[in-house]
Amino acid sequence: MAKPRHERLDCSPGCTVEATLGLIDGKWKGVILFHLFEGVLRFNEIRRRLPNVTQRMLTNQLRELEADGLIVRTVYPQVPPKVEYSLSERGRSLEPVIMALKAWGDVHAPIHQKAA
Amino acid sequence: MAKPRHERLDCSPGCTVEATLGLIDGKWKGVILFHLFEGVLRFNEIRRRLPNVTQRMLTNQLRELEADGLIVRTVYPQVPPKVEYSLSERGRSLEPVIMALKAWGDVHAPIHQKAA
DNA sequence: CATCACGGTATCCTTTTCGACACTATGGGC
DNA sequence: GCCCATAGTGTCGAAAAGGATACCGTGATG
Repeated sequence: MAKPRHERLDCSPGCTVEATLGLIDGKWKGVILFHLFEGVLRFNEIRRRLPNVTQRMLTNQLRELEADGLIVRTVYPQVPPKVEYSLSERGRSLEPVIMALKAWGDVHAPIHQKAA
Repeated sequence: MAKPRHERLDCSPGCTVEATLGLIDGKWKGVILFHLFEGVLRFNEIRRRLPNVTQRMLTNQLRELEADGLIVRTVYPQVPPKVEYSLSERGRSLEPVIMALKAWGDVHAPIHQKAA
């Protein structure tokens, strides 16, 4: 979980780029974080926002984000279970980064090789 | 090459985050781009800056970056061969994104769980 | 009594990634 | 004649990522 992508980060100054990338990489983490910027979400609320994610993957990604200290998992000892996910301080500090990614993506829209 | 990480990007507004991520993800792309911001580099110059990358991987990553239109590959028909890699306009436009990644990484340095 | 919703696990299997290694062609240095 | 550097390519195989599916306990609902 949350293993660094490079064991040996002897890759000159630019390695912190990869270090950050390693945290938000992971196929769904970017979007999960993005949605959490809007506010606290429950497990199935996230799931509904990500139609193609499986339960297992979502659990995985959330656990990794938690292990990296980016999100906080709050379990309410109830039945049926209630679990809320929210951003930690560290996670919130990623906002400019995620927004930079989104801003670029919005402009350079590689979605359909720029249709229209 | 340069396949989107999600075939179906029906992941609400946040999907452009993943779209961008999909371009600069890939274990070495971030660092490669970072080094190219400093200037044009030859194949082996990049290789020397990334001590742990194999030839095959470096070639792969460069080809994907090229396919995504982020870098330009210039071959000089000489012997021994000379190939230069430089950023395209599109690639250069990623600078704020890469720098945001680096800035966060520098501050939150997950390198050794924040020693000292 | 059967089913749904909740927030997961566990298992299996396929796909993708990535490192190691060998090989290519040419020209220059020793 | 042999090895070095350049910029790759090809193949192999291990490891990791990721998808499909089934299962868990509980309480409310029908």
